[in-house]
Parts: sequence; structure tokens; C-alpha cells
Amino acid sequence: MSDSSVKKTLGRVVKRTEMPELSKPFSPMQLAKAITAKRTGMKLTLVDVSQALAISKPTLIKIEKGDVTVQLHNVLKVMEYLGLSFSLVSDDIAHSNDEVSDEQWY
Amino acid sequence: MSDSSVKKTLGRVVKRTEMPELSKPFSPMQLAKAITAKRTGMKLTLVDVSQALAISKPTLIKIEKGDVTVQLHNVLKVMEYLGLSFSLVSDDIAHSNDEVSDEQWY
DNA sequence: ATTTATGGTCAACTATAGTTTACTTATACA
DNA sequence: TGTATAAGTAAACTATAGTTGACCATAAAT
Repeated sequence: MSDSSVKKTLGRVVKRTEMPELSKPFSPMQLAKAITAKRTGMKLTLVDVSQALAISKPTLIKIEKGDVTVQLHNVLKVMEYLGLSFSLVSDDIAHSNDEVSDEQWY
Repeated sequence: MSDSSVKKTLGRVVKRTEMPELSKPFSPMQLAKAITAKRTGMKLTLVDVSQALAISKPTLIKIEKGDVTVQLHNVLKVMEYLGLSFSLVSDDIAHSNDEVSDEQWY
């Protein structure tokens, strides 16, 4: 594994993967890597999170692999648990306010 | 509907719902409202998007209602089509004065 | 008043995400 | 070495998301 370092705890072993650049455009892989980075950074195993959130390990692995054929519900649960969140970005050009206009604001 | 206005096109009718505040903390409802706002702002009907993305109308409606029991895949397809995107936010970088989201979706 | 287009719901069915259990692989440390 | 812990995979099964098609309600045109 290239982008991972190894670290030892009291008796535990955790493979730490680095946090991706959050400034770069969103992608499912970026999300996946961020989740893994947060989890390992918090020294939690897949089973730890799996049991805490009542999500199966295979599903968690799907999420951390960037598989998008998972429930939004499960992704959000994991993100909230790990302290990750989304921010919405719209490609529009600064629409002023609620005035009904013929112009397209998007 | 309270937060919607009515506008007429050449022969078409469009209910425009307002874009939510993107600066506020993320929530599934915020996402749902942003999607509806973008779609109606672009003068697209549910069927328009439904057919363009090969997603059924009931599923689209679930998404626009803030239902999180939908595939991440489908949500991302809709967002990309409408020009919406995510930005990842991690709480490890001192978000001292951010308000905590009070709405629970789970 | 009738027609037309849209949003929204519902039921039955299909497709597939998710689960459980077990097994394998890999790493760290004694 | 060998042992223990964690990551990852696979198969069979279950749960449920998603689809189709019909239907209703509303609003806006004619």
C-alpha cells in the first residue's frame, strides 16, 4: 500500500491512511478515502464502526471502497459518526434573491 | 405551498421553489430542497429528469422529499445532472462557532 | 367547463443492497 | 517462527429499494 503508514498503539495495530485533499472536486473515491482516513485516524476498526452503527462489515467496506451502490442513509450514518459532513455546492452564478425573474439564475 | 412561486413559460407552467441557504449545516432536507430548486429553476419536470437519467419518478420524488433510503448512486446522478455537488467537511479542523444541526434524519 | 401538464401516491412485482457466517490474507509483535 | 488482530472476500439468504402502470389532485391555459 502506497499511501498508508503504520502506527502502533498500546496493543492495537492501526493502518493509517492519509486524508485526501478536501479542496479538490468531490468524487466518491475522495469520500471513501476521507472516511477511511477518519476511521483509522480515530483508531477504530471496521468492526468497531460496524457494531456501533449496526452496519455490516461488507457494507462498510463497500463504502470505503467508493462503491456508490449503497444507501445514502448508511453513508450519512458513518460520516456523522466519524465527524464528516457535506457542504452543498451549486454551480450557479450568485442569484440575488427571491424576486421572480425571467432570467435563469442557475 | 408556502415557499414557492408560480411562473409561466410559453405554454408551460413551473412551480419554482427557492434555493435553501447553502451556508447552513448540511441536512438531507437541505439537499432535497436544493435539488428541487435547481430542477424547477432549470424548468425541468420530474419526468424530464426521470427520463434523462433513467430513474423512476417515485424514486426522484423520494429524493426531493429528503428520504435517505435511496442509493447514493441515484442522488449523485441527479446532482450532477442539475449542477449540484458536494464538498467534504471534516470536523477535525476547529469548527468552534458552527451550530449543531438539530434535525435528525435517522 | 374542459383539457392539459405536473406533482404526488399506491399496489404488485422485480432487482439488488444488505446481512450472516465463514474463510482467507496480511500485518504486527512476542 | 507462531499467535492475535484486522482487512477483505465469498456464498446463500433476507430485506427492501426501485420499477411499472394506474390513478388522483391541482393549477393553468383554452
